[in-house]
Amino acid sequence: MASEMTGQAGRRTLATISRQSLHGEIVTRLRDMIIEGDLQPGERIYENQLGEELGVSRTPLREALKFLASEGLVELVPSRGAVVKRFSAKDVEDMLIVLRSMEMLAGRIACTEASNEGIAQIRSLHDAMVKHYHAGERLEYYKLNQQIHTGIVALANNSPLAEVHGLLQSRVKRVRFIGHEGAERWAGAVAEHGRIIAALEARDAETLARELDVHLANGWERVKSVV
Amino acid sequence: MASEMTGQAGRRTLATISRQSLHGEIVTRLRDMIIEGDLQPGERIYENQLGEELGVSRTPLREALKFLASEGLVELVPSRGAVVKRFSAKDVEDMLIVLRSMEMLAGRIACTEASNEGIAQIRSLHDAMVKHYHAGERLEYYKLNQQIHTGIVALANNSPLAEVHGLLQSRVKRVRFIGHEGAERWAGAVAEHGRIIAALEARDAETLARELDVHLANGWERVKSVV
DNA sequence: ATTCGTAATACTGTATACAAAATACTTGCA
DNA sequence: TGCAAGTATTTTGTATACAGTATTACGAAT
Repeated sequence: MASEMTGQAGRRTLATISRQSLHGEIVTRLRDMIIEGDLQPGERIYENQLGEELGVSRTPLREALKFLASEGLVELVPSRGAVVKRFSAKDVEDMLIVLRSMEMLAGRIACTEASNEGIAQIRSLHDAMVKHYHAGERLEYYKLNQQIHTGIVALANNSPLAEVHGLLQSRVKRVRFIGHEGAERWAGAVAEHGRIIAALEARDAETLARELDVHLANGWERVKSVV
Repeated sequence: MASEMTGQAGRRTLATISRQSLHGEIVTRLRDMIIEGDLQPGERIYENQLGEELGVSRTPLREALKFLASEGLVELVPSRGAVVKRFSAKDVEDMLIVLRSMEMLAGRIACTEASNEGIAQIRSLHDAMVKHYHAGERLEYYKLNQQIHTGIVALANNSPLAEVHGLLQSRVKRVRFIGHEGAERWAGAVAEHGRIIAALEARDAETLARELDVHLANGWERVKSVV
């Protein structure tokens, strides 16, 4: 009796937020919950429970889980439902290797394909990020950092590349979000970013690729201890 | 009344084939149907019709569609269901650029990571492929060709890389499957493969990467006319 | 006390039913 | 005849119901 109320109320709330279909809403909602650690790695997902929590029935929730399973954020065990996927240190290292390669590729392409406005936008993101660095605002810094990397990939104007890059980035995001580097490493990362932006503005593909290479290799060193 | 029978019969038949869950079956089934052109690009998918055709109800079918949507093989239009995704020439070119980069990366890693047995397996696949080439058996040749490329990626022992590679390969497969090159280009492709295998056996990372580079660049030239 | 077996319970997998949206059709009117 | 509006039908989206499977708890036997 109470469940009907809960369901209706929840449904209304979610529908009001956006025009997307319900399973789409749930996908983004669950993705955030997983990335932010609201759902722990290895944790089993009980459809009834989670559905009631979100105020939706099992049907769209299950559809969302299938979607996330294809993204690799949850694992589907036959007859035993979904669990939040847990990544090993090697998994994360492997992902970062691929991410590094993809960003290098994107950087090279961007040097010839990107518009001046696009590069200028990256520059302004970078400047804002540096300001947050000096202010010691780690969360804001982190968000802009992500945006810059995603933005460089976007400059390559290659949607499959951007898509796949986003896929892997959403997986490591969970790990990186937790990892907070020390002050000296943080400073190093900012310096690397400066050289990256400079190479991009000079449209120097090889230098940009090299700088991205070392930056992302160092990124792995920075995060390794956390995993 | 007939629908019940159909549903039951279909269910039983599929369940007998394998132990996987039904939506998993449907995913692989639909993926094949899309790749083999059984479902045309741009074609709208009517859930009732397709479900009856496969002998399943809408629920697992919809779950399968969500999975394939995340894979990028179908597109989900809100309130209007699923359509088979259609790729532009640029899309395919972009995918091949990424595939090329990933295979080069995989090749480089494989030169240090692969076991001797793994390399020997690729060699035997190659030899079998050459035999099919001389016999003029295009379909068998094509299948082994795919297996070799997938196999080289597998040698890198990097599962995210293999996963992403497979994702993009399944998309271009549809296109490549249609494209049949002329005799002279076919011969060129076989020769390139020979050099690739040789470099792999020599564990010469740079040569292997270079050979994969030209091979896959040529591959795009070969398929371009079709798209 | 431990282990095996059985029953109870809980959860997933699939089908069906109902509601809302979109599409197609028909009828009325200019 | 052409267009428009309203209705009918089809189709998607969501919820619920039912069936099958795994897990757990409890009891009996060694």
